[in-house]
Amino acid sequence: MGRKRLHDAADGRPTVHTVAARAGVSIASASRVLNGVGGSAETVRRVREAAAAVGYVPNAIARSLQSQRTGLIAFAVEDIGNPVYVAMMRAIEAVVAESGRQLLVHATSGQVASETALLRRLAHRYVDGMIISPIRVTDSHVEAMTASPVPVVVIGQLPDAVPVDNVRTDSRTGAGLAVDHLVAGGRTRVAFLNGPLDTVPGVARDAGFRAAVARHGMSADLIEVGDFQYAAGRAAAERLLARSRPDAIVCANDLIAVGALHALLVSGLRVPEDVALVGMDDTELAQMSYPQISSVSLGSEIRGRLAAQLLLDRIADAGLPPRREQVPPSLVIRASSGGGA
Amino acid sequence: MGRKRLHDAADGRPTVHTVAARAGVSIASASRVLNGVGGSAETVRRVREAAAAVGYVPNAIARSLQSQRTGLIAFAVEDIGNPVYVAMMRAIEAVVAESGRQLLVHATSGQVASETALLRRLAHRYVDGMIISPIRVTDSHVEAMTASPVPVVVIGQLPDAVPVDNVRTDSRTGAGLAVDHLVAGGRTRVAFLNGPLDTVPGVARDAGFRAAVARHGMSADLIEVGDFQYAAGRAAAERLLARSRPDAIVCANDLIAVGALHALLVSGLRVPEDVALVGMDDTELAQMSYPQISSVSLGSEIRGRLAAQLLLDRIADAGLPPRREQVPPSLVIRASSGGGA
DNA sequence: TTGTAGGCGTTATCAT
DNA sequence: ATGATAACGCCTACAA
Repeated sequence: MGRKRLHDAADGRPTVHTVAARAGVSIASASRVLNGVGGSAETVRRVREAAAAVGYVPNAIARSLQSQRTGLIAFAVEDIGNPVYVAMMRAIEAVVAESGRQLLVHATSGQVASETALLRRLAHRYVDGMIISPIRVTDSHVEAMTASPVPVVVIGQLPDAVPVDNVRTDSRTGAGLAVDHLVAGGRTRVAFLNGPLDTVPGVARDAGFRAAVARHGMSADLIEVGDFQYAAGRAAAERLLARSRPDAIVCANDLIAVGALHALLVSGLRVPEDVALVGMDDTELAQMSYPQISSVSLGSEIRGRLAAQLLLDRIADAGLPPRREQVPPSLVIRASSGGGA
Repeated sequence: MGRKRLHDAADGRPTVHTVAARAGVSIASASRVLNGVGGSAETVRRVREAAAAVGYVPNAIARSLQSQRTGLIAFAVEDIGNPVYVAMMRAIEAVVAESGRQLLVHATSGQVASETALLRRLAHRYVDGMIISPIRVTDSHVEAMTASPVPVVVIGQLPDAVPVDNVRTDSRTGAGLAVDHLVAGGRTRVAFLNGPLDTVPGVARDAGFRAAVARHGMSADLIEVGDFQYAAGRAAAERLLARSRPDAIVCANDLIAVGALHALLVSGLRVPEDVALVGMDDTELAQMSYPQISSVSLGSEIRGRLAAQLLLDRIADAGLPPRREQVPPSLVIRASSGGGA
C-alpha cells in the first residue's frame, strides 16, 4: 500500500536491482551474469533463476544510454511504393538484421526539405547510422550529411569532393545499353520517357540516352518527361504517341515502363512487334507484366547490400577513409523487346 | 591537450552542461529554457544563444530514458514486397509522423517464430507500440501480445477473447462479392486461386468462396492453392487450366491475380472475353495491369490508418477498454471482369 | 526565477 | 569473484 518503489522500474517491471535483490547479490554481479561475463557458478545460477522468476528483460533505452548506440539503422527513401526501393530495403534489412540491428524506414516523398530535416535529426542520435538514396542532391543535403555525428551512406551519385561513403551505379551507361540493344534489333525511331530533369538520375539517363542515339546517328527528339511514376509514364507515352510513331521506347524506370506498356496496348499497338519497350531498375514489376519487360538492371539488391556493409564498417571504425562502390548496369532482355517469353 | 572532459559528451558533442556553462546558468535553467518552460527573458536569451553557438542538439536516448518513451512505432509485416502492405504502411506512416513519431518496419517473412520473437522483444521497450498484421495467429502470438508491456494493435482477425485492439475486415464476405459479381455477369464455371489454408485469410477466403458458389448452386471443385505470391498465382492458374476450363477466376489477392493473368494470356485466353478475373486487396498492381484487374477492396489504407489511431489512443491512455474496428469489403470493377477500360 | 540534487536503468571502474 | 559507486545525458522535484 503506497510503499515506495523498491527495485522495480516506474512501470512496475523488474530491473537489475529487482534481480540482484532476489538473488541476494549486488547489481554489479547481476549485470555481469546477465551479460555473460564473470560470476561464480553459484552466483550465475542464482541470478539466472531470479531473472527468470521475475521475467527480467533489459531496458533497451537504458542500455543505449550507456553504450552510446541504439542498434537502429535508418533507410530513407523517397517512394516506398517503388519496387526498386523495396528490393534495396530487403537487401539492407538482411545485412542489418544479421548484425543484430534493426531497420527504420523513412519516407521522404523526395522533398529536399524533409530529407535534410531527417539528416539533421540524425544529430539526436536516435539511430546508429543512415542509408539514404536521394534523387536530388542539394548543398543542404551535402552540408547536413557531412555535419552528421552519425555515419551516413548514400546510394546514388555524389560530388567527388564529399567525404561520404557511397554506392553508385552508372545509369548513364545503362540508358545506352537499352538504346544499343534496340538499335541492334533494327529499331530506328527510339523514344525516351524520362523522369524529372532536376533529379540526379533524370539527368544521367537523359545524357545516356542522348549520347547513345547520337552514337547511332539518330536524333533525340522523341523525349517526354514526367515523374518516376506509373501514371506519369502512361501519360508521357500518350503524349508521345499523339505526336509521333516510335518503334521503340526506353523508360527511365520500370514504373514508367509499365505505364507506357499500358498506353501502348490501349492504343492497339503490339509489344514488341510494333513498339519495343525497355525499362530500367529490373524490378519485380518488369517480370510481372505481360509481356514481360526488358529492363536495365542497376543492381538494386547489390547496391543495398553494399551500402549496408559500408555503413556497418564505418560504424565499427569511424576512422576509415571514405569509400565508393560502383555497381555496373546490365541489360536483362525479355519479351517486350523481342527477347524470350 | 589531454584535458579532462568538461561538459561535452563522450564524443565531444555539446550537452546541456556545455550550454549551461557557456550561458553562465545551471543545467536546470538551461534545460528549462531548451524545453520552453520558464526562464527570465535574459536567461532565455543567453541559453538560446549558447545553444546555437555550440550547435546543441538534445540526445534522444537520454531523453527517452527520462520520459520512458522512444517516439518509435513498429509495423511488423510478413512481406514488404506485397503492395497491400505498402499501402498500409503509407497510411500508418502518415498518422505516426503527424504525431511526431517515427515508423520502424520489420519484415517477418510470415514465420511464426520470428513474429513471436519480435513481440517478445517488445519487452525491451525500444518502441512505444507495435502494429502487426500476422497471416497466421497461434497461441504463442496471443500469449506474446497479451504479455507485452507496450501496446500492440493487430490488423486482422483475432479470437474474440483476446483483449487486444484490432482492426479487421471481412474477406469471407469479400470473396462472396467477387463470386456474385462474376455470376451476375453470366459466368458459370468460377474457379478460385487461394493462399495457404493454414493462414487466417486463406481460411476466410476459402469459406467465402465455397459459401458463395453453393449459394448459386455451383460446385466448388475449381480450387487451387499456393502461397500469396505472383509466382504461385501463375503456377496455380497453370495447374487449373491443365485440368479444366473455367470462365472466371477469383484470386485471393492481387499478386495471385497478376500471376493468373499472366498464365491466361500466355495460354492464349482473352481476359475478360474467355475468362473473367477478380483479385483481392485492390492494390496499385490491379490498376497497373493490362487489362486492369477488378479487385475486392479490403480498405488497406483505412485499416492502416485506424490501426495507427487505435495505437496512439492506447499509448495516450493504457486504461482504455480493448477496441475493435471493422472495415467492410467492397468490389472495384475494372476491365478484367467486363467492367470499364 | 533559479540552482542543487537525485533519479531514469544500465554498464564500467576500481577497490576489496 | 564481488560490491560500492560513478557515469551515460537528460529532466524535474524541491528548496532557496
